[in-house]
Order: sequence, then C-alpha cells, then structure tokens
Amino acid sequence: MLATMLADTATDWAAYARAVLVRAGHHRGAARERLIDLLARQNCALSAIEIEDALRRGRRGQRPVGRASIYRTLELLHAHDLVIRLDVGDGVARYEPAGPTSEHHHHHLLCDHCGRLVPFEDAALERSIEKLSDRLGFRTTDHEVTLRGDCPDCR
Amino acid sequence: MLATMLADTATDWAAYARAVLVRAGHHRGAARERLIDLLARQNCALSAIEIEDALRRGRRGQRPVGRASIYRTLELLHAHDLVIRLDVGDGVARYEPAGPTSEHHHHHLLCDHCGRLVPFEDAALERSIEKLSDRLGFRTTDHEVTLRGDCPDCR
DNA sequence: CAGAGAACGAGACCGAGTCTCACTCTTGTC
DNA sequence: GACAAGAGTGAGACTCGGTCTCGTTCTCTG
Ligand SMILES: [Zn+2]
Ligand SMILES: [Zn+2]
Ligand SMILES: [Zn+2]
Ligand SMILES: [Zn+2]
Repeated sequence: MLATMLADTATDWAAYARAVLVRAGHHRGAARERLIDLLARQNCALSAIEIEDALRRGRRGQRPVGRASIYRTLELLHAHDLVIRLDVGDGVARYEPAGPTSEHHHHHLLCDHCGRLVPFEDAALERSIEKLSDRLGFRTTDHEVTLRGDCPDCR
Repeated sequence: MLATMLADTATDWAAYARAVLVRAGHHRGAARERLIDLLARQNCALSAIEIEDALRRGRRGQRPVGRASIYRTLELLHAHDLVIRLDVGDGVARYEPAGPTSEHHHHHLLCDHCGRLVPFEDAALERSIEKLSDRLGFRTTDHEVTLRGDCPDCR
C-alpha cells in the first residue's frame, strides 16, 4: 500500500508539495488543493491558461477556481521551488512540478514547425554548464536552455 | 575616411542591414531607417517599448514612428537574422543587432539581485550544444542559454 | 464554537504586442 | 520629371496573458 503510493511519483510530489506549504505555515484552500492535484497528474509543462481552463469549469458542483488563485498559487509554489517556471518566448509562462521527488532537471526543444515542446535531459550538457559558470566566475542558482528546430515528428 | 567608417561597427552594421534588406527587394522607409540607426547606436539589448519611446517623439519636426512600424521592422530584421530576439521571462522581448559585422553570438546571465543582463560568450558551451543536438538527433536552428544568479557587481 | 486572518473568486484593470485601414512615400517605367 | 503600382507607414482599436482590488468564504487555533 504505502510502497505503491511512494512509488507513484505524482502522489509523491503532491504530498511533498502540501507538506512544504503546511510546514511554511500556510492554510489549505480548495483552489490550492485542486491545482496541486492537477499539476501532479500532468507530466509535461502546463501554461497558466491551460490550468485556468481545466479548473474554471468546476466539475460536480465544485466552486470554480478563480484566475487570481491560480496565479497566486503558482507564484507560491515557485517561491518554494515546488514548480519550475518555463519561458519559451511565446509570451506564455509554463509550469511543471519540480523538487526532490519529481522528475529530473531537464530542458526543452521547441519545434519551429508544430510548436510542440519536447523535453530532454543530458548529463554532459549539465556538466558543461557547471564548468561554464566556474570559468566565468558567476555564482548561478539556475539556468535555462532552449533549443529551437525540428522535432523528431516533423523532420 | 572609409577606413574609419568601416572600423565603426555601428555604421557597419547599419550599412549591412540596409544592404540585406534592399537586396531582398524591400523599399526604404523613414521608420525603418530611423530604427536601424537607433539599433546601430545602441550596444546592449533594447526592448520594443524602449525603442518606441525613443522614436515616438520625432525630433526636429520628423513624423513620429508608429508602433506598428516598430514591430513590423523588428520582425523583418529578425527574419533576416539582422537582430537577435532575447527573452528573459519578464514578458518583454529585447532586441540587439546581430550578423556578420556585429558582435559574436552570445548568451546572458540575468542577475537575481539587480536585474542586470550580463552578456558572455563561450566557445566550449557552443561546442557542447552542437554535440548535444547531434546526440539527441534534433536538427536545431537556434538555441538560447540563460543563466540566473549573481552578477560580478552583486557578489 | 467563535474570532482572526489566510485564502478565495469575480471582475476591473494593465500593458505588451497585433491588426486594420486609410494615407504616404519609394521605385521602376516612360 | 510625371506617373502608376504597391511597399511602407502611423493612429488607434483591439487581443489577451497577467495583475490588482475588494468583499466573501474558509481554515485553523484556542
Ligand atoms: Zn514538430
Ligand atoms: Zn540544466
Ligand atoms: Zn547584479
Ligand atoms: Zn550559443
């Protein structure tokens, strides 16, 4: 039982995120709960608009989630490093779960042709970025790499 | 005379940009000319709004440059690789001159503390990104790397 | 259960960027 | 030079992510 739950990264991340927020002294509200559930369920980056669309229509008579709550919660999650904020330059911010118990750190290829966002991870790239920071004398807390080109489907 | 002109990268880029556009069959209009002059004069990235502010108040009875012309021209310059479009995630696009006669391809560090944008270039990074694309089987046309951290002044 | 204040939702608001359309200017042709 | 043809232009309406406000609702503690 417990083992299965812990093996489930989605449940795991949601639980972790809730724990972090409660420990930081936050109450639990409906909007937050639903947003965390939604994010935990998804495995690729979601834009704020997509989140809004998914949560606005509250199913089964649930009270719909307001836009302000969505942005507030995303900001809160981001402040606690529970979420990665991804900017690909099309004017919409995307968010995906992050933290100890979620997927690994990764980057993206943005397809020029179909607009799809393809995640990838590469240890060699990470190593060379780390070396780069040292070489330049920057103390970096984060980095973002975005490739543009044709995704496998569009070649 | 000519030597001094050619040594002046700003003049150089402006001339190059104009040549590219004319060769591509474009007419020369006042807005384009003024925008190219402005970009050539600047040496760091400029946001569209900053450009608009600089060109709206047409000095010496010049007709003011309209917003549409600014965005159109930036798009055109970008399509001809005469300008680099830089997105640091604050919701404003920044542009800087690019091409054979301007600065080299480079990337940026965004300071978490003072918000400054620090350009850097690094051959080793470029090499490892090239290798990365091959390894992943992507055909990439462009890439963007942004580091976040503390700039030299803020350490 | 009651009070304090955190969290919430509706909707007004903001602002970077897009679109439209009537007008102006550049350019090639005679 | 005069003259189309059509590229280029500018005012301003518009779009739409995202922010702010404010009165209401809920969560937690005692
Ligand atoms: Zn594609
Ligand atoms: Zn990385
Ligand atoms: Zn700084
Ligand atoms: Zn590069």
